[in-house]
Amino acid sequence: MAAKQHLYLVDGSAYIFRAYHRLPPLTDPEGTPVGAVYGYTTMLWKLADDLDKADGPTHLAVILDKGSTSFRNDIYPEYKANRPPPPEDLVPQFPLIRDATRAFSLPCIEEAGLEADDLIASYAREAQRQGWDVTIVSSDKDLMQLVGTAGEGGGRVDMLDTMKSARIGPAEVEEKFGVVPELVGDVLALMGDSVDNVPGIYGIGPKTASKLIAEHGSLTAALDAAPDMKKSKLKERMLEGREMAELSRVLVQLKEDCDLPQPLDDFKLDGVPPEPLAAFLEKHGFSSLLRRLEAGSGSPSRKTDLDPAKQSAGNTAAEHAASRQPLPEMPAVDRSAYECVQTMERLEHWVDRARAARLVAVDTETSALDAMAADLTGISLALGPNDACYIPLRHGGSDMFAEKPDQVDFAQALAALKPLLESDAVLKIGQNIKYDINILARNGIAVAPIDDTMIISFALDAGRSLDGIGGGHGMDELSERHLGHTTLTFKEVCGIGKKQIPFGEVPLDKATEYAAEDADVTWRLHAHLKPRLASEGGTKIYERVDRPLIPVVAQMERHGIKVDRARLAKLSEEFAVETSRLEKEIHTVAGIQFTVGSPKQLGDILFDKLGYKGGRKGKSGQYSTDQAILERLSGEGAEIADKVLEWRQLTKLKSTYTDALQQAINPETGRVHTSYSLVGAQTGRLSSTDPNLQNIPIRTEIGRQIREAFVADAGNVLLAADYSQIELRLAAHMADVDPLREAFAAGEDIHSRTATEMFGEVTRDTRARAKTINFAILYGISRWGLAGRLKVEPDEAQAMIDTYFQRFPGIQRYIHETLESVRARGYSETLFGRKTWFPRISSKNQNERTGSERAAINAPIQGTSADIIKRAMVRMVPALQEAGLDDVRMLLQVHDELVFELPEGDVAAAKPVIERVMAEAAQPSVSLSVPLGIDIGTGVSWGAAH
DNA sequence: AAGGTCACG
DNA sequence: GACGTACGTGACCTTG
Repeated sequence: MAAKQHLYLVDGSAYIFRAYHRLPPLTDPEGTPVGAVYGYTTMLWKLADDLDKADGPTHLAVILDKGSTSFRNDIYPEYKANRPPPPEDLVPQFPLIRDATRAFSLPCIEEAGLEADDLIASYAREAQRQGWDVTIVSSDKDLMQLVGTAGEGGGRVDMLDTMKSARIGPAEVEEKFGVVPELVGDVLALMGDSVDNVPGIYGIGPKTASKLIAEHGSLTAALDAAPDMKKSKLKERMLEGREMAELSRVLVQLKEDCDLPQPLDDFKLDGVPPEPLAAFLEKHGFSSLLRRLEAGSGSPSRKTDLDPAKQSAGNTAAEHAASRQPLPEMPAVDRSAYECVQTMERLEHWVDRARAARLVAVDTETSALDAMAADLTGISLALGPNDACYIPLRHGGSDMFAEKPDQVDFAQALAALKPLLESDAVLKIGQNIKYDINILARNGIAVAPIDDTMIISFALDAGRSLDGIGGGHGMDELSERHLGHTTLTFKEVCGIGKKQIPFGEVPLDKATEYAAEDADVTWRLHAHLKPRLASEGGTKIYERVDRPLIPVVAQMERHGIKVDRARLAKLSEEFAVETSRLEKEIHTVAGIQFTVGSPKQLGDILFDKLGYKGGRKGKSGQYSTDQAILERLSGEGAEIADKVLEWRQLTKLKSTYTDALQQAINPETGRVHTSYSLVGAQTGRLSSTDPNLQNIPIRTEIGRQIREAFVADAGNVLLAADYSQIELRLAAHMADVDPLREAFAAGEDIHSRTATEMFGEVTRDTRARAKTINFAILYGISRWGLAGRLKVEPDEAQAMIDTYFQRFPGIQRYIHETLESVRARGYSETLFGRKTWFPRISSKNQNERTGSERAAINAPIQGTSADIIKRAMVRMVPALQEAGLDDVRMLLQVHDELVFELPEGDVAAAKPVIERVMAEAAQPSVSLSVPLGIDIGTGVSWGAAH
């Protein structure tokens, strides 16, 4: 029996608009804008690649709109009349869409007087009649009417949103519209569509429309029921709007019986002839796609085995970079060229060559991810493209008696490598080299000087993610994006889950391919990215801030911090007792046993069983039971809400802190070693993981007890130094807010001063409001957000915002100028020149756009604060050393706070040094017009130091 | 793996 | 009138 036929209908016109808005503005060698075409090309590539895969296409056609009017305009002249003309640099791309389609040897269908939607509907129905399955590649909500199975023996119709990689079936349609696909047209007719200018009924949006149709079963029934509805605005509008709704129903109806310009069988997909495609890719400078096609490994044909998602992911951005700066000529990665170094003679040969080259990429392989617990398994080096080796050191598994592969003696090898890795004359390049620094430091080697491709990437491209098209800084992603090369992954080499084996058990030939490739790719990335620093203005932040920070943070991680295990265990026990008591009480009040930790079950019990009022929320249709909701219920006298809140607090503290921190104690050092990410936050802040030591409780009394468990070693104390109100100070400086500057200069309480300016007097209430408003400003304000926080009406919140802007006009100017600049250049900048990119700042999608705007307002402030504390950290090490304070150890950074451990006798000498380094950290690069205030405390525990 | 929740600055 | 409404993170739990 022949396999089931599966027709893919690509809504080309809709796709290109979306691609245009979500991809960077590329131009081809002739200067023609081609960003949207590029996106379209990668999508076709991916689809063609799926040929013969489960659910992949056997037949495929692209459907396009022709002209801007259709038969619908005869019915309703206003139809689509309010559409703005397409952007200037999109217009020349329309004809290229046809070229691209032809280059893939795919049929391209369009008919005057018909919209693409109608042709799609007609083809879909015809295919369905023949028993074929159909996938419509689009996310247009009008087309959702077609989803489902029709008639007996009829094929299935679903949709595919390639940008989100999401399949849309009947369930998804029903979720979106609250009705079965057949009734979607009725819902659309009621709610209208502002984009297509379908009127609908004024005052009825998606929610109301979906509710009415679900209730009455059809548009006609809903309209007929209107006269019997109880008197309301809605009733009036339904009565008045009947005609408009009926007209809208006709407009949204898809024409399913168009004459088919070409028979279905013409759409048979049968591989893609490479020549026309190559010509097209070449003409428009899509060089990495061209290379891939020529390599034959990823061509859009039935024979490829590449992961298509990954493929298109890497390419878009690769092309982006390539279009600006041609790649240095490098041969393709050839893993067979790598050497496995198994004798001291060969090792010495590599060391000599590396010294001569003065630049070597280094990568370590280990037994685990935790740099403080892992054993060194081997080291790889690279001196140029394909010029790489792997030096296995501890391969052969855990069985002491099993035969081990030939490898050099561990101690001898390290002794040979140490002078190279420590030599001032040789630059060591790593991808996340902090990890290798820590591993090697634990083996007696102090790696320096260094470069780090991950950190370079971050300095250049922070925030520059392209919609699921990875914007990260991991090696596999960078390799795809900048080199067009897919690396072997750790999973492929070591397996996954239970079957995973330690790297030391990987056979040497495979291990060499993987490990040496990592060094090779790192070398290539360095060659590619390092020159961009100078040309794109990233040198200063990289060389003066982030790179010197690497060894400093590495040292902090190795220090770790002591925690009092017994104290944590005692807290765990207390929390356990309280939790189980509360759980019983909650069950009693609820009258049923249930999982308190399940928001789903809790929501059903609170709002259905116990009948408290409160709405459904979110896509999942689940009740929200978060803190704000529970506090509201508690205010209404719901005793169970209080108990749940307390239960949540205790289980959170127990599982995340008191239990987990005990687990995190390193058996060798007896301390807890976090890992900081220098690329974790788009703004330039650090982040902390495994465990996260940047979110240890402090705001509540009960949580604060956990800080008491972070202690100093015997004879030592902990010293906590934090910047006071640094972000507000920076805002005052950057936005030229004189009253705030004066207040800071005079050492006034800043929130009180704000309260005076805004409300004329300082009371507990006005100060609290002023504080909220101050923070709101830093985060990008909206009247609704502020209203929610202050529990006032949006109008009143707006009035406060107006007052704030009036009293502090610099703030409004700062917001305006920041946004203008980000819209014009694509990125924001800190006072020290750190860039953060905002690719969605001009998105058509309001949520994306306003979200980006708020983040863009905040980024220069949060990022400058991050720069300042980073500069302080870099200077702290030599400053303490100069003062002869060799026993003072910097342990933790928590965004605006540094934690040190030091002998009690050093406190008096260390305090002024730490204070001065932190307070002067902006100078001399930047002269702030406000002082930076530092608060310092000491104690036997972190809690006591505050 | 995703969503909900909550800990921090 | 409809959307969802403060910036930046990471960890843990339940559920599908």
